[in-house]
Amino acid sequence: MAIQKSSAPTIIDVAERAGVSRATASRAMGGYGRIAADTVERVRQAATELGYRPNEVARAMRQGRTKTIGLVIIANFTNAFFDRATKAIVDAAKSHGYQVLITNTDEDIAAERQAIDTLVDKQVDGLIVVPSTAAVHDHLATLQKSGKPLVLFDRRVDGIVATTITTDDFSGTEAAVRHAYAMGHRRFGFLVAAAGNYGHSNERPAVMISSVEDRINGFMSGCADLGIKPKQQSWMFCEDNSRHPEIAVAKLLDQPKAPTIILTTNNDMALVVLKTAGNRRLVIGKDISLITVDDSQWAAAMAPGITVVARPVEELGAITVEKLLAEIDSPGQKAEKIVLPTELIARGSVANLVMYPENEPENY
Amino acid sequence: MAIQKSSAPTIIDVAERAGVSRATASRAMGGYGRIAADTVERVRQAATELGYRPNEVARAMRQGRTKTIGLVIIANFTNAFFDRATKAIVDAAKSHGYQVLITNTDEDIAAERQAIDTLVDKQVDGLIVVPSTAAVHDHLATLQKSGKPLVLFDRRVDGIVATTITTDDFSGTEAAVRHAYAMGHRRFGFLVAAAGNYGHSNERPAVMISSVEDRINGFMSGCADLGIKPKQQSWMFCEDNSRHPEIAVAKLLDQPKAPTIILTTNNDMALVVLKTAGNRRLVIGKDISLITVDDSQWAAAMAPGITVVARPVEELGAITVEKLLAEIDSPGQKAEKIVLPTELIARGSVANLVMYPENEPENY
DNA sequence: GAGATTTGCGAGAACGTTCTCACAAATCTT
DNA sequence: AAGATTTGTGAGAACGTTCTCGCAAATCTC
Repeated sequence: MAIQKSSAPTIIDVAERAGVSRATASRAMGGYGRIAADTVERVRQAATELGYRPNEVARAMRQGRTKTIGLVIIANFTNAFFDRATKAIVDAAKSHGYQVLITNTDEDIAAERQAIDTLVDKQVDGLIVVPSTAAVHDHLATLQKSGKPLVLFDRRVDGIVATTITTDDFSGTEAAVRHAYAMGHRRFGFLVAAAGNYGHSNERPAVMISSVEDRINGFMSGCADLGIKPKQQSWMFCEDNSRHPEIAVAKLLDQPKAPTIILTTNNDMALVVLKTAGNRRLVIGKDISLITVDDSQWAAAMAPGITVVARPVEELGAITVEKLLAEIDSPGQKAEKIVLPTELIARGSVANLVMYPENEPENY
Repeated sequence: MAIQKSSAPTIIDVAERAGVSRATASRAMGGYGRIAADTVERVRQAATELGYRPNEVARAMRQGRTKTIGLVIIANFTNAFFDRATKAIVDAAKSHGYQVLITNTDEDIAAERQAIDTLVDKQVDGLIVVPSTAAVHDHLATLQKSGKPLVLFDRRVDGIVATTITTDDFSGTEAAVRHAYAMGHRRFGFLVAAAGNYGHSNERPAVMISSVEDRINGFMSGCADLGIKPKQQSWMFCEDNSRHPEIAVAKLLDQPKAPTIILTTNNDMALVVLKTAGNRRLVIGKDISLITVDDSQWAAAMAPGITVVARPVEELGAITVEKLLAEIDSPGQKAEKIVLPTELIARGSVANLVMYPENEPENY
């Protein structure tokens, strides 16, 4: 009568059943080293009979690699960008035989530090980090010094020399301004997401996330090129996930010469504009226009559709994983700054004002 | 001159520096067993100086637990429900000191099998699975037989005795029907997501996911109670992530006596209704009404807001993790079927037709 | 057919931790 | 003060795998 093994079979059980040594069994399963073809067959047979599955923890311990990468990302409700990115990264990793350990930081630097520590403790082979701020990066420097491969996603951090994958938000936002201008808009509202306990204000915060920085610069560049003067621009910086965006939108709309179009730097902000417009019975694409960064299914499905600056999320994720794995496989890759193009997708949320001469710049 | 250690310090390095044995150093760091207070102090000091961090892989190997749970989930673009659930689960796990390995199945049973195998190989302490189908479950049975804790999320699987956390979609959908009826609607379109290569049809597929099954039953129960006859109902089953939903919606709307309201079983379908309505210049909440299952930020922000059956995603995630950890900590828990309540959130997407007598059931 | 090479396999160490056990020193008991 | 107990520590095994090394048998070389 066979003795009931309580726990899962190990390579030793397989070896015994096949009548070979541990080493040989391991070779047979791993398909490496010198080994006779019929021995492989015998061992594989025994493994199947026992339902043997290699213990990846033990393997990781011996080999010093876990085939796991860590993802430190922010995940909030509405901003589907990071959700889509997460999926893209998980899928890309899987296709290369890697699994992903995910940690949310909710844009909190303390949580980010802790997440990195935890992932390093778990011996991930490398990390993909969406840095929650550009201002603090000693923990990233420490991480790099330890030799752990690191790739930054979506946001640059000056002072950290690491491969960084971002999108061309400068050009994207600039294109948005040009499009609005071409549609006859001359008074621009600009609603900028600012992380942290910022509240809302038309004063620019000292430190901004690089992607937002790029959008700001793109906006300014577009305005400068087209001769849109400061008095034609109303800026509002505010933290998302609070009531501040609603107040900020109200302030934008309640000005004597309210903007005809609002540009928002993310979906959270765009939804607030939508909501406020709805409450005031303002029709999007008619009474008030809107362009936002990041495409989404709802932006495409709504009537009218929302004009957006779309970013290639899936490619972004795939390239990020590729670059990280390259560094894992052969450390010492040179740090690259990869910038993927953005695309303006014009839908119906921008009213066509070209027939209304009172909007001409002469009036300013 | 100190010799430069290339790799991270181990407990042995700490022990040497503190002048104690490996065992003592481990006790000091782990805070267990008999150990003198000043020894603890000395070891901790040495550990800090060296920047020692315990290798969780080695610890996992020795202790037979990884403090990691596996999540096998479907993740598609629009249906934010699972994205939110993922975040909820990750956060809940973290608060209990667990990390989460995530794998997407994209509703594919082969991918699901493979994902489970991979996670088990990685020695996760337990799994949370969103089963992609109720029809196949031998792999889940095998998993359970191996003794690995398993909790099912959002979908029941008959034939598998495991703790299952779902929502009361029956009551939710029934409430949606009642609400629509109260608003004067008498012709109902029902757009049901069906996974797999189903195409679109008004014939009910043989096997459905339990949550969708519940929604169907809730719809039928509501109709039966209110005396809504079959000829007042137009059903459409179709697979999402394809063009079929668009065709299905078109068929619903192109009937001689088109429904005044469409109920959809998920956000994907709702967005298709939105899109089709927009293309046809039908105004939501006026020319055509809509209720969908699952709330979202965009459903709340749109004008008009979309009336939804909301589900408590965060609680769902938290309870799921709790139940799984309970089973991990003390195996042999009895399998529970936990059903959390849903809530109908009435917004503006359901037109008030009570003034229009031609919609009375007498006309059918 | 004798030496050189190749082939196949096993013994044992190693990865970094924790845990069991044993034992000496310190403290308590009466 | 002698025995009993408690306290603190270290030696060594164990987790399951892979990898290095050595050795015997088989095969090749001329």
